[in-house]
Amino acid sequence: MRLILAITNALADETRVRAVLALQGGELCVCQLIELLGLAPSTISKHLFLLKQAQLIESRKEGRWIHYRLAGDDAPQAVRDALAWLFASAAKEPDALDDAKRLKTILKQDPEDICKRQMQSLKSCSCAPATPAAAKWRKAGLAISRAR
Amino acid sequence: MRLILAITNALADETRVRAVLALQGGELCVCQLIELLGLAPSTISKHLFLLKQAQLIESRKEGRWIHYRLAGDDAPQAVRDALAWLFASAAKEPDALDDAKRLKTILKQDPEDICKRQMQSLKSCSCAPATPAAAKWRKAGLAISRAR
DNA sequence: TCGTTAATTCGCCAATTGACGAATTATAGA
DNA sequence: TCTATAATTCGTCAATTGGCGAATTAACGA
Repeated sequence: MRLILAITNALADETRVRAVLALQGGELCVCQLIELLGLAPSTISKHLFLLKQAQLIESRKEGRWIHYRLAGDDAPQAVRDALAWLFASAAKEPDALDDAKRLKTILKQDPEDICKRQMQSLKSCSCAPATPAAAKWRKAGLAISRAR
Repeated sequence: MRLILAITNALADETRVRAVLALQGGELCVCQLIELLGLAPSTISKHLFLLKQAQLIESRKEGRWIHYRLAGDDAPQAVRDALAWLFASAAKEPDALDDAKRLKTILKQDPEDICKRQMQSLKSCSCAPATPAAAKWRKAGLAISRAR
């Protein structure tokens, strides 16, 4: 029951649902999620913590950057099925499609630029470099979302 | 997105999850749910309202009694899939098994007796008579839960 | 028609949640 | 080593939620 409620609670918030849907395309760093979701870094961080508690997402640290991705095949069945339910149910949601579109433009930008822009407008920031490791996890993320 | 969040919000509370799981065995009246869940009638009523808003359950009025049952095949795909996810994920939960056991003893009792006991201990109450219509919906409920 | 009663709605309170900024941690680079 | 920075944790606040009892609604039955 603990895990079930952690999952439903985690998915009972629009921002968190949008974050999970955004990760369908592969892993993202916090700064990209901040850019997409338009909330303060500390707020995003807390949301990601809740999603991670529910085992819906995993994270990988690379230097100063933390990359988040969807839970893998090692996740509990309840988690994988919940993600499958969400993706199927949200596939044609206007909000999700809009986010997917905006995410595309975010991914086209140099993460450094996103970082700098956030630095200027706010005062804390994060961004991700396009390292080989990141490319690998992005590919894995794509494979996962395709498999569902 | 509206429906998705209504569903996850509705299922993000232990009492409501227990109520939905209890309805797997067929329809129940509010008084039986009060007995099972051990909360005030007004509280149960509010929970059922939220579940109904999310289209996870439906209700049927029979005289003074209102019988709740799981959503049927006419419910949106997201709803039916969410219920299927919940039933699969909660199948072996100790809390659910315990509730199922206690529900059995509740169902064995004459609803009138449950009603009277609630009347005495509290001062508001509800119960359900074993009418032919109730038996029909109970049967339908069993068919639904078997199909998942 | 008038009580009785199953259930809901309403109003209130304590606890939780989501948001933010400030402070902190950890890592890269000068 | 010292600075800059990506991200988190902490403290605070307003808004929401879950709980209850009281009042209300709707339907049966004397």
